[in-house]
Amino acid sequence: MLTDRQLLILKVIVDEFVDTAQPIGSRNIAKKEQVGFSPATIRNEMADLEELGFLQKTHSSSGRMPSEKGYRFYVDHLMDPLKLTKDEIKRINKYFSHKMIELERVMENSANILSELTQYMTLVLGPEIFETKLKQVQIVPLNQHSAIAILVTDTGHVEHRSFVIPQGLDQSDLEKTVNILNEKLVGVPLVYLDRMIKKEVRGLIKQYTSDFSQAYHLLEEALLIDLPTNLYVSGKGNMLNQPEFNDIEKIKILFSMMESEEQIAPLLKSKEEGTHIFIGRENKIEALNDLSLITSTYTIGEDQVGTIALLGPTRMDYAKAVAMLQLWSKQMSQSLKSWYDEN
Amino acid sequence: MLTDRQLLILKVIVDEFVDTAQPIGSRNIAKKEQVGFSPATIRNEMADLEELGFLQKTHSSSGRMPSEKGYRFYVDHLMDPLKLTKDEIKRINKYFSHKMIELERVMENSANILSELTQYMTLVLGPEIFETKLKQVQIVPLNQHSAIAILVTDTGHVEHRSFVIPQGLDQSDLEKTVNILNEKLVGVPLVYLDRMIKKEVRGLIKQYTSDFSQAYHLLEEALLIDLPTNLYVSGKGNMLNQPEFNDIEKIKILFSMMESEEQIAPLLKSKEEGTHIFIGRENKIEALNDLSLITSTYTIGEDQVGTIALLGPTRMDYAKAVAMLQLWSKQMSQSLKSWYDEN
DNA sequence: TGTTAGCACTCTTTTCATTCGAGTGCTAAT
DNA sequence: ATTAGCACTCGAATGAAAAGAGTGCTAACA
Repeated sequence: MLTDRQLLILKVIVDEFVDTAQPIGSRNIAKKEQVGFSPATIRNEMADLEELGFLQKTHSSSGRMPSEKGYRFYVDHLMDPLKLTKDEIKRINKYFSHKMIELERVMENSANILSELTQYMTLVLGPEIFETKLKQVQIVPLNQHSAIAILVTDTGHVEHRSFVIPQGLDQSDLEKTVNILNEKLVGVPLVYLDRMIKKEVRGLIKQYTSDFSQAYHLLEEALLIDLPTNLYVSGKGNMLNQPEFNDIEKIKILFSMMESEEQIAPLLKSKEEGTHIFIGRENKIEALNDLSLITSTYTIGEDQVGTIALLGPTRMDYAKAVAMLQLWSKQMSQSLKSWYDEN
Repeated sequence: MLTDRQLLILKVIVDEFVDTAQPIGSRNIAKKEQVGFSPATIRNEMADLEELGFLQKTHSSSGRMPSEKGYRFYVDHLMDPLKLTKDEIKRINKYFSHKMIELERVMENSANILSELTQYMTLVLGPEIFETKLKQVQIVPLNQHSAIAILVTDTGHVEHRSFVIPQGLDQSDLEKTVNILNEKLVGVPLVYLDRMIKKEVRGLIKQYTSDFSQAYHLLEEALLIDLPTNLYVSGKGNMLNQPEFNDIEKIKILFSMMESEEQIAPLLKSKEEGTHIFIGRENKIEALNDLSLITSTYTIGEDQVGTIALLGPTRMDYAKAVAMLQLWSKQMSQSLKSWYDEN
């Protein structure tokens, strides 16, 4: 068990290191108001804390900095739950006072605003695409020659695609087609749309419309929508300001990793709801081994639909990051709920 | 006037420097096959070329590298018009063999593909927003409570916005509203939409619909669309691989500049059609003073609607960049034309 | 017995001088 | 007109020395 004095010293070291990114020496700790002991005493305590694995040195005569175990302990037991400033709360609430339009815009905006507020990177993962289903199909004629196909999913995602109406197709053909589509495709997960079209709809269209190949071709073109983006990353540039990224090679690795949805998404697919902190090598991906990730799930009603996360150096302001993330995901969930309730 | 030998040496230096990013010494030039003179001779010629302003040294005993004037001369008179590889041409043509859907997607994809092909940054500027006009308004009911407003512009941009139907509004109110909107707002530039709604439409709605304030509120919410994005930037990460960006501060400046549409857009609003090259300080913006920008306009039919550009270090492969850009903008124009002709 | 002052020791960072090498510019020879 | 030769310049790399921050240990103190 750690003594109160050790706890205090550990806390001071973490707080100070988060602030300065420099190893902390005993003299500097002794200068702090809350600390009433001499540098020598602190050195002894620090030696003990190091032996216990909470602190580490960069070299034999350097000051101490927290180890991953130190951060973990800090996060679990020492961290002051941070009050956000009124300005920050205001800013967040202001964003959510507007009506939510589409989940995707909310995700994108969230990523942008949070990374600006925290100065870390923000990752926002949306609902499992595999579970997103088609809710409605509409075709809106623009003029004689062209029309827009509109697809709405159960997450509120709206996809539109303009296309040229094949010659020989008339209004009633279009209407019939739309009816068939709605009948057969509503409720089908987006990822199965193309298979479903081939399997079920193809035959029906042949049966009901006057010009089969035209209509079918049109269909394929209009309905093969790109799957909605599922991951938003924002604030990469912020990392350039972090001293741990003064090395261009590190930046390259991080940036290129962030381009690849396949690599990031699994990190965020957290199984349990709530807020979770992954410090350094607690992240299984090597490129993130000197970063920390804080994730928080958000919901629509009861359904946990996605994750919003902050990524920063292990030396990050955990209290602030957690506070921000929790407030944000709460507001976001509320806001999504009220929007979905109305629909 | 430069002698043939000077031209040859200048060309070799530019080509070599583009390749290696290192100042070139006389010995290395002499080693080139095409060059049949001794290092001493070359040194004399280089001294002359330097005096004329085509070459420069990094310090008094370094090799030579091209000055901006040198690049300018190279680009105007020496550059071999590069043949793209079959692979590259194939890749470009393949992209344009698909049907174009929306200008914005074309822009976005163009930025991505070109920056991958060239390893430089790509900027794509779309049509003047001020000139983009509303072409059609549609409202598609989703269910009892909500609907989607769809706005189509004359550039093919489709904007959708879901909204909640105010209680008390019935189907016929909606229809009337849409009719009024189409009558009054079609042809209005997007940037004037809100003013126009306030000025013209407000009164009419009051007159025709049973519940004025509801309908008007709905309208404001649904029609205050974000203006379509006009600028796409891609390939920022490529710059990390350029040796001229081994300094983090430079990267920060460049990246933060690229976040600001207001700063970049003016660069691309070129008045004359065709391809233009701006080398180093020929760019009026200071942050781009050691970069080069190559712009190329693209058209829809006769109308020059936008600009596509590559941004790289002054030491860039101008021949390849120009070739890529020209092929791309040509294909893009053709492709857009055929799409618009069909509409 | 817990705390602290004092001091030798360690390791990094900074500075300065030296050396090394690539490359020039000039001169003299071809 | 060209080129070989050589002194000279400057940056980059190397290394030694000094400065500075901080530790660990010992001995003294309350």
